[in-house]
Amino acid sequence: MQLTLESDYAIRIISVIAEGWNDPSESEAAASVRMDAKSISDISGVPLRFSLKILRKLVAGGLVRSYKGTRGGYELAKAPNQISVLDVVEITEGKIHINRCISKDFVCTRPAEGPCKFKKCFDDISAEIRNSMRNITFDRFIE
Amino acid sequence: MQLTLESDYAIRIISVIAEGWNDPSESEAAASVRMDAKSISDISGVPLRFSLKILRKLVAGGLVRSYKGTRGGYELAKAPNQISVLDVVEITEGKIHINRCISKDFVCTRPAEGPCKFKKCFDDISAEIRNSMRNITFDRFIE
DNA sequence: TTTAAATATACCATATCGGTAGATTTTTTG
DNA sequence: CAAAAAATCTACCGATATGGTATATTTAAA
Repeated sequence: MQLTLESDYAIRIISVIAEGWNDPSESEAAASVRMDAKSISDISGVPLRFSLKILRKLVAGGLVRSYKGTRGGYELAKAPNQISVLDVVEITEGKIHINRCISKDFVCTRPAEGPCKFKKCFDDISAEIRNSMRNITFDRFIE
Repeated sequence: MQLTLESDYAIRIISVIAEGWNDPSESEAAASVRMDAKSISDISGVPLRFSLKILRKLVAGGLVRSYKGTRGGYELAKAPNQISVLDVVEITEGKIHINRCISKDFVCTRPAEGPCKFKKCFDDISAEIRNSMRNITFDRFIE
């Protein structure tokens, strides 16, 4: 019942990129400062190579935009207040469900027939966890 | 972010033993029917050898009482409504805290000085999860 | 005294996790 | 156009935790 270290890293990474966010003013559009992976790694403390791997997931998940080539790098694809801890965790780990019953390819060994009597409770708890995480957005970590 | 299969098993096991529970009446004291590991394993679908291992943890955790020798076996040490899913999970997995910062021997690689800015959120979520699980007691699974 | 149970301890195989490496593609810039 | 700097793709690797098993021992009832 722990987040993986990868999720932990992903949260740090989003948080680091979010530091460069400027809210839109009347004169200018909203903008995320572009950062390259090396800087992200240095500031977050996540090993460079592993950062790159995680960043790819975050790009695929639609939280981050990437740009190749010289002057390339990463930007947030959304405002920090539109990105939740849940978004990040589920991109790295898949959808949260505390129990295995739900997982694909899981064969329950309970010999009893009929639906598992624990399933509903587990589902409820999973939903509560997801709600808690959905309420935490990255604007609150900007310093 | 999943319970281990061991926790899942432990929940089943407690539930199986709880089936034999009789609430105290005026004439009789409360009583849990004594069951041997083989029966528990058969009914729960948890491999015998692994059941024994889990049962030892549950005994050590104070949820179950064991008796050696012929006619030995296992009983609940408390009424089902006094045993929560949280109790069982924390006996098998240790205290729930979703993030590693708190774990013994974890060295955070965040280069920033000062307390981790994510810690409080994680602590809050962990507390919510624990509350959810504490509210689910085994009386509700008795059929 | 025999038998049926739990206990202690130790071991093992596999999957997942955390992390790394090399070759390739894309883009900017000189 | 060429070179450099960035991301991407694919693949691999080692350690650890997890799920599971085996053996020998202890305890208690019949």
